[in-house]
Amino acid sequence: MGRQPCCDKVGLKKGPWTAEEDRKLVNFITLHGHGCWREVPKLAGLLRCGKSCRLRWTNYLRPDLKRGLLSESEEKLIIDLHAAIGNRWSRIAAQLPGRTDNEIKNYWNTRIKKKLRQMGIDPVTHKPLTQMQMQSTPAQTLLLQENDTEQKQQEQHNEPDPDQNQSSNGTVETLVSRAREPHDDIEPLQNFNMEDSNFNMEDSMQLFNVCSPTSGISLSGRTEEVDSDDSDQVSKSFGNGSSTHSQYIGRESSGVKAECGLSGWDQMAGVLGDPLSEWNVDLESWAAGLDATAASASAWIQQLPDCQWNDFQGDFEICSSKSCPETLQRLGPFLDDDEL
DNA sequence: AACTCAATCAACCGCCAGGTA
DNA sequence: CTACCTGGCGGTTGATTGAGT
Repeated sequence: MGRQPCCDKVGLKKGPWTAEEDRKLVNFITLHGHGCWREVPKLAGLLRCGKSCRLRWTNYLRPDLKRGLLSESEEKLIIDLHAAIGNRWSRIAAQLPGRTDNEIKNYWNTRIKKKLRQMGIDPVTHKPLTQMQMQSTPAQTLLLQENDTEQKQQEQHNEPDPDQNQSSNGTVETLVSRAREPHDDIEPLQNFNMEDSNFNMEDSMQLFNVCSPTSGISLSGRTEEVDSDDSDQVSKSFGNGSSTHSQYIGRESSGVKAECGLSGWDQMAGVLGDPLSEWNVDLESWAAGLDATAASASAWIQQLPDCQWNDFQGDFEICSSKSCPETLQRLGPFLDDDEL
């Protein structure tokens, strides 16, 4: 027989946490810290085991958690790290500020795995699936074929976005397009009130597409706000299909806090100077609403020679030419070598 | 409107490693 | 060295939600 479960004591509650339980736990840890987890439920007045309290705090109540969809850069980082170290979710989570191992594990199992298979990549070995098919048993081959059928059916259901840019690996563009679809009908935020705790993610997510269909310059980015009970966040990211630079700004009810959970991609290219610095000085606008962000982005784009900013009801596109040296120089940090 | 099915993700379970008496 | 305790980890489950019919 294995070890007895830690929650087998009569009277200890299991299952989903109530708002009241959350409040008790948050209040206690805020005031006293968690110390010994076994003592936490007793001292906080909770009928839970310490382990349950620890998981609830770690995976859901911690104030430094990010919420919402993972960004393109985060997803790419997860894929890269998984290829390097496998299912070591806590190690992977350590590289993604504000994300939990549980969240990443779920995201991997429900989305990335599927997506890699659709791209013909085995999510376990990160090698092309055709190789696996050649090496697999008849039963495994049958399974893979069934997966292919499912993929085709899914692809038929997912109508491609006509505006979608094709890139060599498609990672960022695909993600941006996916994120766009459910939000095409979103009205731009008007009179956004930072103190208003009722704003929601659906109402506040908008995207930026920065691309040039004729020149080959392809930039994409998005901004999103994520609502949670205790903290709100604004994040922004820009990518060129192979690397993405992201930054988020944590916001508390008391005001704006530039928390900046940065992934390694930012530092890699050192792009926090120009042009993002011009956005950084506008943190208040970022946090106050995406209209301001859009205006800021629009202003920056339009000051570039030979650039045009097009507004498509919340989604944006920039048309530019590769023939202008200054534009190339300023967009350079976001471009692959072969695009320059 | 009712039903089915798939997707999502919070929560649980059992195991392991490290620390300590 | 051993036993025990605790925190952490990865795999899995099951309730909920949304899409499709």
